[in-house]
Amino acid sequence: MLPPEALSQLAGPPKKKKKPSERKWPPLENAEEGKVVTRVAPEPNGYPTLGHAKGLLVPFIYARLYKGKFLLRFEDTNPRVERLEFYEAIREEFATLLEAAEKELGLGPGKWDDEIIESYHIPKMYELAEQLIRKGDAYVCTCPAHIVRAKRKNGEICEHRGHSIEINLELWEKMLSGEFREGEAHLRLKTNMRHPNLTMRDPGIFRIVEAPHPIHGDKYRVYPVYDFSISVMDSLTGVTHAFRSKEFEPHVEVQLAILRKLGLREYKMIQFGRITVEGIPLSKRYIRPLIESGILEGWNDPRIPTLRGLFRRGILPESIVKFFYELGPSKVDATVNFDTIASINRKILDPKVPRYMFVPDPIRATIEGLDTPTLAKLQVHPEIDMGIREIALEEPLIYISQQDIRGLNVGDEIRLRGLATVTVRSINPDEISLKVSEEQKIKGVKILQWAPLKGGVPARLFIPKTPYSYEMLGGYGEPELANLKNGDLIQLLRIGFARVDSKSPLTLILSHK
RNA sequence: GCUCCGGUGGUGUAGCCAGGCCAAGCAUAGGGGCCUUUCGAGCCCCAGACCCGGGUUCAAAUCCCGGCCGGAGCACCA
Repeated sequence: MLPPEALSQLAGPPKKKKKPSERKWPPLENAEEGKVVTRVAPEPNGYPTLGHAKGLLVPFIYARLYKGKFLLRFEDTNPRVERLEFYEAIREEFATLLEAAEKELGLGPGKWDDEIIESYHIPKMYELAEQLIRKGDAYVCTCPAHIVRAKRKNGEICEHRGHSIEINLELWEKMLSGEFREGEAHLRLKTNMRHPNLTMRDPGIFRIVEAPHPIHGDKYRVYPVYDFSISVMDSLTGVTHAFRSKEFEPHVEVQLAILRKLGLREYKMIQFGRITVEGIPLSKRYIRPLIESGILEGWNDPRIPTLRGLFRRGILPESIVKFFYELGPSKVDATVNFDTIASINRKILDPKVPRYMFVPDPIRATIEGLDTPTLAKLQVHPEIDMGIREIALEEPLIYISQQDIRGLNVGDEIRLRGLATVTVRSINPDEISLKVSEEQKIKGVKILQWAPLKGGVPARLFIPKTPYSYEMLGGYGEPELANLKNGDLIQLLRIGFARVDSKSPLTLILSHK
């Protein structure tokens, strides 16, 4: 929870400097309480990843810190890569995260105040385009791409730049009516072809895309370019502080130029650094081929940092929220280790989830001297009262893990959790023989988990490694595992936290240690 | 190459705008210890950083200049 005085720390210029650790997020420039409007503007071209989570949470947190408004806007002006299912995936994932943010940060309503779909505003953008043409601030260029690129680089002007307003209007009409094919014409803003910032040299603002739009089908063939749509939409929807990752830095100038030429309200544009998770690819560019080639199961594969992949792995939405809250809005590119996220997740999970025993790589063990039938009683949670679970043992036969007997010698003593302290009598390739020790209360003995031979639940544990690899451990769990439901989060004693991914056969995914 | 942005312990950050209370806070990873026949968890302790060089100042992580290093952009994608 953020302390209630957090806002006052941010809002006003505090006369006294606060202790650094208390002063969390840096204040927003020109921000007035109640008047801040921020937005997240995703393109519906894939499943959201951890990178999107930052793009969502940074503006959301600022909007709430200043008791302002927060908008979700779909930036859907490149129909070639956008699909309906992605709009929905983004809504779902973002809603989940914001709900968690409300609980975790206590800053206010955990949802967006308004949703805007940019493509519905294309007619308005056509109007503005025409306005620019009429003022002589934009012209239709029919140079092929490579020529534009070359001229832009050399700071040369092309012949289309000098066309009259009438000719430009006529060509613009032709663009709209379909007389040009994709790539044959585009509308460019007239700025300065010798501007030191290359992106400022007569940037393209509208182009033809001959692909059906996921919402509008073939209704439009001319689409605004990012710089145009984003600046116009931000301005028109009242955004006061627009965040984006820092690769857009050189575009600030272009966008301001567009707004000025249109006479639209300007606003603060703020960049933040991108994040990478130690070696795990975040970009769709990189993930997509892995999915298409079948190496990954899909966009929800627990090995990749898509939000649904992380959720499936057992990373809680509130952990992601907390993680980004602690990370802050820094402009530096951050390489975070998964350990940090795991550590946050563990702290949230630890007091909540039940403990169970799971025996990977099982080997049979007989226990001499154990009175059966017997009932082993174990607490579901070591500190929090979550009740008792009982494991019935009809015969003195159990499974223990081969991993645990490595390094054990005959005569060693071990404790079977909740059952008995035993001495190793013999170790054979397919069976180990144990005997109940005379002295039961011995300090410093290794405590192992076990499962009854009869009634043990076959299960497997999926351990995510890299996007290319994983480990699958087969074994037996205690009988209670049979009662778990899909999505349940548990801790496997001495192994780690895990989430139930599917039943029959019971498959668990290891979240982390 | 050009334009822009940034550099605080191993990693990620706070502090920089408004210089002093910073021999620099937090988290994570690392080392050590404690607890326990209910956690490879938890708790306690330790170690570890202001890129370099000048300047301004009584005082610089903070302001200025130069250098070095890193990132981003240079599309009719966002």
